[in-house]
Amino acid sequence: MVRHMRRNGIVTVAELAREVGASRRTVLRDLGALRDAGFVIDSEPGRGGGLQLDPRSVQATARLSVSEIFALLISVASVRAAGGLPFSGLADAGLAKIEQALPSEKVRDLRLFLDCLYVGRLAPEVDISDMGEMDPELLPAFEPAFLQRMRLRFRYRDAKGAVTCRDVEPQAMLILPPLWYLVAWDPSRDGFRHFRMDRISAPESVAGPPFRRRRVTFKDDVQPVRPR
Amino acid sequence: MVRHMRRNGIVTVAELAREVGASRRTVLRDLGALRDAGFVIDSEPGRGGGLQLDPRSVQATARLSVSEIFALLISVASVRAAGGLPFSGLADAGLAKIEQALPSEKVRDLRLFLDCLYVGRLAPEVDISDMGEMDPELLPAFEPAFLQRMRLRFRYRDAKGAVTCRDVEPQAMLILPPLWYLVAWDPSRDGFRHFRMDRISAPESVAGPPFRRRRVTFKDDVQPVRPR
DNA sequence: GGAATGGTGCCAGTTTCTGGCACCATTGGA
DNA sequence: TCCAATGGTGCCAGAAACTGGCACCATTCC
Repeated sequence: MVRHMRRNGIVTVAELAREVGASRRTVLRDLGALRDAGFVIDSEPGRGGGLQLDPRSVQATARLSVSEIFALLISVASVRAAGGLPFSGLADAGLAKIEQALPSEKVRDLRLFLDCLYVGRLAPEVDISDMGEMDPELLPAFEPAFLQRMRLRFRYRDAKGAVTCRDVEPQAMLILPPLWYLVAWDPSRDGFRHFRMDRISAPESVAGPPFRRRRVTFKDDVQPVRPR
Repeated sequence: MVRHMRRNGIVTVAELAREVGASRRTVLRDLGALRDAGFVIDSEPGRGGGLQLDPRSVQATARLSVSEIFALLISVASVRAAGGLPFSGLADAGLAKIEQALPSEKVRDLRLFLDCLYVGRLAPEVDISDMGEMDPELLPAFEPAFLQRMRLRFRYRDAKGAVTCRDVEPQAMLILPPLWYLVAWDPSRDGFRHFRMDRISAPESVAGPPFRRRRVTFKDDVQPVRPR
């Protein structure tokens, strides 16, 4: 809207009206609406006065799908939990606004998933030279596992390259940047196992009654993404 | 809008109209607008039919300030550059939508700043036991430094606790999770210096002509956030 | 004092939205 | 085979919202 600028970003109502092809009255009305919407527009009355938009108040409106919000939320949460200085507070504020715009049941789903997220620091001796890419399109397959507690089946390639088929109960997601792990109860082995996400392929939900949550404990330096 | 649900999330136009207090005609018009806006609403004609919203198409609309978008962008970029598996692709898509909604000059500003961002892995021998918090409200003070190349003045507390006042030319931001560093040319010392962000306080822009960009080189394992 | 500026209240005209109506296509049951 | 229940479209008059002009006020600078 504010395209034509005079000295230093200052513009008059008359110039704006001429530019947008609307009347002075309408421009003033629209300015009021913009101010109501949170834009900070300073005005200086009198000869030589004018309007000036505070650039810090410029806002964008975007329509995001739930999956995209999911991904943003996890990114920000992992940065924050890993000690993400110095802007994570602002990022949190942005996400809070996005959350407010979501239907309440979707917010509950996001919270359920965040409760399963943990972040820590990777031990320096771990070899990540073979780190692979994971197709982000696989994300939807993980949602039922954490939201409806449906068992998850996938193929897993272990450190030696051997590929096995797993059928597990996902309990937590562990982020040790740059690696992500799925922490799950493996009924066939009657114990917890962790799986590097970049070694998982062809994940799919398995029909059946929801499994039960189990208490997962980590070392002291692993923190939940959502503080308890 | 869709609150009252029948079997399995299926609802009829008549029920929606009764609920929202609008006419059947208006509800059908609004459904068309929602479909135009990208919502996937399946419909089944005939007796026993109805409407069903595909939950995957649920989108949120949020108004974010430039600072918040800035912070989200940096968070996602740092996760991706640090090998952020497995959802960074989706997060990128979300940020692209937010970017589209921004005025073009703001997008240019964000890109200028991203060009100064680098990510690597922290050497394991670095002691981070004294890591402090940084006030996210300080972020605006950094924007002129990277966008208009204005010199930055701040107080810095070094590893021994000694506090000095610095007056530097910011050249890059280096993220070594969980630490962030400001990489700057220090004219009074005629050389590059790096400053841990959590040890910076009271940053402020210094008036004057823009300083010139200098070539910053990092070790091989430090990557630019935006690929060259 | 006068001109240039932002700001407000009022009112008629214009535009857009709404709701009712008729009607069509499809589906399942009587 | 027919009928009721469903989504969907076109049309039109009335309602609601928006627009633009006008008068007027307060402030500032020349």
